[in-house]
Amino acid sequence: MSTRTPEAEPLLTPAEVATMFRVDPKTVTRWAKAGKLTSIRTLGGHRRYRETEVRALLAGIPNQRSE
Amino acid sequence: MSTRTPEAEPLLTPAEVATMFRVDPKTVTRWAKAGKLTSIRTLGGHRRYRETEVRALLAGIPNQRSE
DNA sequence: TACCAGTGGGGTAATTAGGGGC
DNA sequence: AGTGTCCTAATTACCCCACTGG
Repeated sequence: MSTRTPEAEPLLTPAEVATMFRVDPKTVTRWAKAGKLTSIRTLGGHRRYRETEVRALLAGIPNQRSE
Repeated sequence: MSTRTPEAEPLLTPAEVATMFRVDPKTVTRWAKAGKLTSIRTLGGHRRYRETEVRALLAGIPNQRSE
């Protein structure tokens, strides 16, 4: 087995996102609730975040907000 | 094209499903035990999962379980 | 037959969700 | 309005060893 890679996009755990932003994991959860961050849920209810989105936000790309 | 393809449904290994959800393979096993995920067993007892179901779950479609 | 990464099974520690209050 | 902290319950991660898949 080797060429079996079912298109999986890289995801991050709440703790990883929190570390990258230097905030509390709870704050990341609030961002997700507020719709500022896309969240994907595990079957147990835990959140996972898109790495590409997080890095784009970290890079200074504003969150489509012009006012 | 192939002339004879015996109802081959794409299946995923626990490790593949775990990668897609960014969880531990053991966690996928717990989902199967809890009935949150359809599991197909090999003759040796190892689990395999339906790729279509996994993708649907990742996309946010709730599990269609009776009620 | 043997090899070996992956898996199943248990147990136990670490994260996370959620609400509440500062 | 936004963040950090405290709390409990639920979920997940990491540890072991034995067996399966190819």
